[in-house]
Amino acid sequence: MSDSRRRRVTLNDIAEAARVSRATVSLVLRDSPLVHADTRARVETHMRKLGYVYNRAAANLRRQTSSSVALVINDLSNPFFAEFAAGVDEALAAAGYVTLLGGTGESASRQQAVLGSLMEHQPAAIILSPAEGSDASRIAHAVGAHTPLLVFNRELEGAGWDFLGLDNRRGARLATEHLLKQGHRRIAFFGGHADSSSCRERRLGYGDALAAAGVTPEPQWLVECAPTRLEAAAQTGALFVRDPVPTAAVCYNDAVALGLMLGLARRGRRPGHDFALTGFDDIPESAMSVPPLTTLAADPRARGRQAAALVLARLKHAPGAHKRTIVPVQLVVRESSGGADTAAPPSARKRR
Amino acid sequence: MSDSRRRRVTLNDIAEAARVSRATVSLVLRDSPLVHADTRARVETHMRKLGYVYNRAAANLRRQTSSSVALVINDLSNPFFAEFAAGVDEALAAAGYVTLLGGTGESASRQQAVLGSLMEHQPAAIILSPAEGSDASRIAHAVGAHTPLLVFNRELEGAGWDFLGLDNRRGARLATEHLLKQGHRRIAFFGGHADSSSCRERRLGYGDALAAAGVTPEPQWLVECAPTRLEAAAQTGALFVRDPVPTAAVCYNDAVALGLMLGLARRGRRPGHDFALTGFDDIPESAMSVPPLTTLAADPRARGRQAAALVLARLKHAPGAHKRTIVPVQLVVRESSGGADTAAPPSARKRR
DNA sequence: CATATCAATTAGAACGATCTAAATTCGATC
DNA sequence: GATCGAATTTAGATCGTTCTAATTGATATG
Repeated sequence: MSDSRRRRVTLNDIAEAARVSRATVSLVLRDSPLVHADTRARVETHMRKLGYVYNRAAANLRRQTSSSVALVINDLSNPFFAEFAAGVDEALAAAGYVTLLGGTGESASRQQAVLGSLMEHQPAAIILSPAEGSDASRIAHAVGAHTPLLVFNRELEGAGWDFLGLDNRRGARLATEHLLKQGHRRIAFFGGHADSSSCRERRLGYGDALAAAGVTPEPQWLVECAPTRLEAAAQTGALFVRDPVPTAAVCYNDAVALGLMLGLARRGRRPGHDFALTGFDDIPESAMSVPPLTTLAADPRARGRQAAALVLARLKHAPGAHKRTIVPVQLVVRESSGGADTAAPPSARKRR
Repeated sequence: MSDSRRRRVTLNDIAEAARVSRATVSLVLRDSPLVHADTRARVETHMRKLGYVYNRAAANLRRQTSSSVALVINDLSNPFFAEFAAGVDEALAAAGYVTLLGGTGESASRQQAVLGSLMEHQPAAIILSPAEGSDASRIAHAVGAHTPLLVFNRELEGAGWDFLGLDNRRGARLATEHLLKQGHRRIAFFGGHADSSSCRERRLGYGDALAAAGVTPEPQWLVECAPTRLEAAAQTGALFVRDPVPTAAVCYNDAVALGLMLGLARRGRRPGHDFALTGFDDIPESAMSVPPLTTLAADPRARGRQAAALVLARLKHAPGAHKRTIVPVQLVVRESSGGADTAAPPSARKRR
């Protein structure tokens, strides 16, 4: 209430009001045992009365510390990363840090700008989920050598940064083995860009499983597309241009799988019935799709918390070799991988 | 590279290296025409050489300004809000501000904590999408009278804050009228909590349309549930416990509608065929569901940009009456509202 | 009573930038 | 060469905190 123009109330104002020195007020703020109980009470009264709010920026300046962590995300509109961001923020907040958000929209140049701008706010550390086409050396330049950086999800060779990622290779192998076990032999790998590290790794896992089963993949079973529903739906046809056509597909991720299901439906194939497929990520809508999607659960929210924890640990125990953390993923079997032509009953099986 | 322990390089270091005063370097930083071209060049060289990075916190302290805006979001894992956040961040970044993120997970008490923590970082303004059960006076206390606040999406009576929201009432009326036009008379309103402002407004619009058509809604056509897919699927049965049962439903939002579609499928009803329904928000998966969902487009990303713009405008032209902005929503007709028992062909109709 | 000990408080210099007001340099002019 | 005005540069205070090193009282000890 009252004069909206008035300048902020500071430690000095409180000191004056409570007739103590600025230093004492500062001690009260930080719960120092040095200050007498009566004094503390008096000071605290005045703080409340004047509506004091701590200026952490000033404190950080003096103490040469930082109370923020920058979070740079390639695609916030992807639920996987949104959940990840929520997890990061949750854990950082619990540790008393504030999250500086920066979205890059998959643009490497915006990523540079965002990093530059965030660095000016002196984050204690950076968590980066790199945009496509990121250049490690330019990132290194923007970030400098003194701010710890944790790279998430997409490998970025070069500098000594910490890394947190999924076990893409094993995940894709599990999915492929699952489809093999259902009797499929002609299995495609659908979606993703082969120049992204996660896509490469997933393709390796796919190849591992096929090789172990003695299956040689046809080149037309490897279809690239941007990892979005729309792109995937549009690329569906590429699977069926040349014999032998696949009867199943391991998809790069859930978005792609959902798009593929749509594309299949449009050409009159019933996913999970005429054609089996799997996803990757286990985003929430995968449990809800028709049919529900078999996929690999990565629990992005937990990954977010984990990323925050890694970064906080690095801040505590400062330097040391950079750390690669690869988290296992779990195969979640649902109906989309149900059967081939030789398949199982379409309905029933309510509970899971 | 080199000694990772070395302290940050500051204006003083540059000044010393370039043999000018700190003041001159500061002028160079801000592109002042006062400084001689030669001097400028020399200073800039040394800035690059030493790897200088601007300390915006120190500058803000001195100038009594802020270069950040706090964004407090009730539910980041809802794509609607994730998109909103992306839009806010995009527009803020373009204006040279940085986004301080705070997630509340729909908890009013966490919201208080988050607001308190963010305030300590002196944001220039706050954009708040309130958690359920928010208390306006406690928020007012946490935020203080000097930081402009924009409330998004859920009305919060009380203090003089700016507000940005959707035209919920008209949106729901449009959806209801659309279903009436398809021949439905027994139309339910499904989902949401009646104590949230947006749900109340949508119910009003629903009531407007029914009243205009001379239909009196049965009490069992009003079903509450939390606005998540899971809850909605679980509550589906509530629509069919007592005659007359509805043949269509206006859903509180897309998440609820998608959940209801699942619930319907489980009881053997084909949404868009045996039962018509509409959503609200037009989240990306609504276009992709089977059948695609008729809904009201709110373009959350554009809303985010708009919220940022409103807040920036408020910062420029400082005080003035608080402003209510209600944005229209657009009915997007897809197949989920296709027909009743007397319905249309289920397939074909590829292009839209 | 002088002095050592302890608890409580404080003056004043930081932190890294900006800003005001004044000082310095440089030609040009008389 | 002195003088003036414009062009450049700078010293030093300042923003709101924290920290170091003293300072102040009070109580206890010899």
